[in-house]
Amino acid sequence: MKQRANCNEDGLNKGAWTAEEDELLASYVNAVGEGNWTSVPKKAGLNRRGKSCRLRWLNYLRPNIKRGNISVEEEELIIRLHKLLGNRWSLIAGRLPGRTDNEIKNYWNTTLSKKIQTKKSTINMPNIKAWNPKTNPLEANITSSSISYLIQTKAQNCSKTSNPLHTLPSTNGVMQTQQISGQNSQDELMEEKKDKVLDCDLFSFDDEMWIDGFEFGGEINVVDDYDNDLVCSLFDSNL
DNA sequence: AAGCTACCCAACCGCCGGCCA
DNA sequence: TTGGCCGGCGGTTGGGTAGCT
Repeated sequence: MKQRANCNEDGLNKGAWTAEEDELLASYVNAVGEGNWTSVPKKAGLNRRGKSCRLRWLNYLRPNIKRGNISVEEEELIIRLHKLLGNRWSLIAGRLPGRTDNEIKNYWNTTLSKKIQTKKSTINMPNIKAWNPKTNPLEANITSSSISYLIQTKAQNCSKTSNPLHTLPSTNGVMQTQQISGQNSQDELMEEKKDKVLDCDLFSFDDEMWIDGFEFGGEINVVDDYDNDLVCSLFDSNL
């Protein structure tokens, strides 16, 4: 853009790139190729940091950069990929030819996050029912004494949970989660969470959620609803 | 027309991991 | 094994601009 057109304390240019600088950088990279960015400014005759040259090339000067509005198809893909990958902008950008991670990050932060926030505030909660373990055949598989309650979800694409719940192997398309006992370290809990998110993304559920309400002292929040792909988080205030 | 505000997005910053001597 | 260098990445900044009063 147009800001910060001045020099820093090192005497290096900062801020908006001039057409002359763009020309110098593009000519150099086209002739020599990408890489060795720390030496590029000196060799190309630019008064910039190597990092700045790299960023300018990747986000603006590189061939095949697609400029202009994000299409509806691209927007849908970004949403789905973000649901799957989180803020891994470079990975998301890798699935959108011609788009840069910076562009997608900006688009998300300025446009999509607001859209999704708006949707989130208007969607309905899933049906929630008390679940009686005695009537559930899966109970027979649970033997650990560390389990204080079970949560069985049948939510559509229930892809995120946010408290230390451990996902058990699914049976017949039903996901089970169990509370992790107190001796787990925070790091272990984060690992569990990470694994669970990946696991759950592969699931597709019905639109109902059963909770063992007697033991479960928390609440269920619907985090996101991306085009009917329900994303829930389960908060236990007793933890 | 002028002032104000919200939004957009290019660019910068700092952290982290990989590589190599 | 370790320390330095480099590139990549995500978060943040702040100037330009459009829209509103």
